[in-house]
Amino acid sequence: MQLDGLNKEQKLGVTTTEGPLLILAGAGSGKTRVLTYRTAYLIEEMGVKPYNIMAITFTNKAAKEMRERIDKLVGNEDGGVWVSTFHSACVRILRRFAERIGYGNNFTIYDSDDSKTLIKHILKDLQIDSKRFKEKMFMGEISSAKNELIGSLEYRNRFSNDYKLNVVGQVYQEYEARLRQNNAFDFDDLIMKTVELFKTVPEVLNLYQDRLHYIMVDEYQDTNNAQFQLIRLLAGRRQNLCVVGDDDQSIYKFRGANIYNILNFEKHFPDAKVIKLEQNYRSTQVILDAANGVIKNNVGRKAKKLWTEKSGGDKITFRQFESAYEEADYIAMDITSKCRDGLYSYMDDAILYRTNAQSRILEEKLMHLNIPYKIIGGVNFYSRMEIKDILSYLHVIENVQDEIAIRRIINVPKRGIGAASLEKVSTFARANGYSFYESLLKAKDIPTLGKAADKIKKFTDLIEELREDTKTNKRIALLIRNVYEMSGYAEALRLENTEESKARLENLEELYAKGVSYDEGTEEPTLTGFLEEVALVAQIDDLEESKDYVVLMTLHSAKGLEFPNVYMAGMEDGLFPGFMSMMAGDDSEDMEEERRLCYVGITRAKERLVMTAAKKRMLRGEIQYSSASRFIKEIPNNLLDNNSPSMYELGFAGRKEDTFSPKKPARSIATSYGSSGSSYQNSYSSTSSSIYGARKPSMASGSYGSGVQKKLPAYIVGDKVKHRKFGEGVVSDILDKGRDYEVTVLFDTAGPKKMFASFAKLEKI
DNA sequence: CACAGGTCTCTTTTT
DNA sequence: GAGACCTGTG
Repeated sequence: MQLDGLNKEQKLGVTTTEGPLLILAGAGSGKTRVLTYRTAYLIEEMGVKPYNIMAITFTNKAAKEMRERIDKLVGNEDGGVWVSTFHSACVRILRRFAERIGYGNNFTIYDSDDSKTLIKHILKDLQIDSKRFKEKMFMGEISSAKNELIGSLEYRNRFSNDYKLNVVGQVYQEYEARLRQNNAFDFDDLIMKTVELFKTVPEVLNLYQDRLHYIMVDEYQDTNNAQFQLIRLLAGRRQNLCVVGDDDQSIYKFRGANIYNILNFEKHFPDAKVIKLEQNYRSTQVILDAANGVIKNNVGRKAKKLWTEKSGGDKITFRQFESAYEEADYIAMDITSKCRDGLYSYMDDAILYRTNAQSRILEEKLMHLNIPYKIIGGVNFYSRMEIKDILSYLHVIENVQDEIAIRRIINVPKRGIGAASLEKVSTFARANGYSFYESLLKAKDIPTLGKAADKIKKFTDLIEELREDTKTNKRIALLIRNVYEMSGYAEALRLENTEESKARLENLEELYAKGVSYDEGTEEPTLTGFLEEVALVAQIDDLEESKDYVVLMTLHSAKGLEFPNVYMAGMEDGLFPGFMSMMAGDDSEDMEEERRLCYVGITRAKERLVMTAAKKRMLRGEIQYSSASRFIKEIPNNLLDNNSPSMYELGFAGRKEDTFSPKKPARSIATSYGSSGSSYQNSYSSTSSSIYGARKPSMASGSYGSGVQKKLPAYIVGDKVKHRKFGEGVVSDILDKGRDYEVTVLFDTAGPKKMFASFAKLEKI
């Protein structure tokens, strides 16, 4: 087999097949390459059957990529290598064997919304004041316990003398009981219950140990204890376990990841060999030096230093702005000018930030400049209200024990079944030992219900009919449509007839479309399979790298990706590193994790890295003032280009004047304006403030937006257009007002409105 | 029981 | 600034 394209260490990683192996793979050092070649090597040179190999990743996207690359090398024969995420692998195992630990094989997977709802119900029933103890606290505690494989009974025993944890224990125990009643697993259960299954039913474990001779784990630094135990069990006596990771990229502590899994790998597996991949094939020397400069401030790490043959490179741009608006404006304009000059395409650019909330302003600016973009994260498609509603119907159809799903939809659309009636059903169920759904079926036997019994009957009839339907109809798309049509859900939205309800209807159609593509792309479509896929998608999974758009996402989501031109926005103390980690202290573990996150961000960049900060930004409805991030100061100064850029440099020559010369500067700070001539100053070392300080953000955004060359609208008089707020209307006039076009629209419902073209975001329809 | 309108509370990050 | 939650009214 040809291994010529690999360096010495990579080759070693490929050919060291027996026994435990830790590959410490720095950012961009070609670890996926090693893993795929290693798999091919096992098959072609060692004669291992693909069936006996497993590769585990964290996201479907990573799994899919690896699968494709393996298939390219060795083809996809006899079932092929088992490439899967932790969660899907466990679901697959549990679907086969859940009955062995007292669950039905048709179990539902609860997302965190569902868990939260369940906790809410429990707090109410146990009469725990949810003001004093927050649901989030319970969720966090229970999740950590599960990640540590601590069951509810053990938890209660262990923490019985602490008042708060004692309450948590009670809730945990009840939570477990109800998950079981509902035949549901939460995310953490998927791993924990699989481990439990392996431990309590040895023959199941044997089955998998016999099959899986070689196991590989990607992103090992992000594994939690439950995952560690799972892997250890699977690796069994053979111990042909190859883990790949980078302790410097461990950024999921909040989710239970235990960095000591990778730091102590050699202790856990005494015969382990260690290979370091330190040659970076991604970034320029400048970028790597910056990354090294930052990460070397962490103490708890394995010594390593990335190097590259790509010496030199563009300096890293750092700019601090007066406000988040100006920051966003700069980034958007920079992208425009770079793309216009042909240096980069949109798909080469990524904007990374610490918190999802930062995306909004950036999005606005990109929209204004007509830059195609895609935001990863934020509100998941599948967690939108209408989508969750329809999915809840599907969950009930699949598993009638799912009380959370039933309660969610029993009165959606409105059927006149209120909280009081549900309480009566619930009481009846408890008194007679029925499940919630069984009680609904027996509603007419509940004397206190009165007229509500008929309404409930209609609901159960609907569910029964839909369940009947699934026996003959195997097409998910059709089932989805049946659900929203037969339930009256779509009809209710059509009657509402608002912008919002229309958007929701569109989302239903999108869900239908997802059903269609599932039906088409799956050999044997099942409701179970569809719901599973939906439950386990990650935000990053729907990034399409071949499409020409700028990607916006959190630093967390960006791990594993690379882009020629990267923007890191919001480089401010208090935001990044976050407030909490600053409180925890300079050398706290929290701060080290933030620093690793910064390292991850920097190392995403191949050629060009731009870091920006704002002195002032809105945070939770309050104006927050911050100074530049300490991480900026950790980058060696000679790598930074922090000269004051002019509008000239940005390629907007000639627009400078009308952008930054307001007619009437705000009184109180009038003296400071004009001192710099540009608000794109680098204030890292400067103290001058701009006139924008005293203006309302909305004004500011309106005013410097005009620095953008005005564009002829994409519509003409007489066209039908759509506005986000006002709905649809007809363009009755377009006037050239110098800086922008003023458009008059006669809206169907809102009446005539005048607006500036570049802000109105009118869409031709 | 449904809905409108007012009040309160906010961390990150996500499989 | 947004979303969850509560409360009063019809």
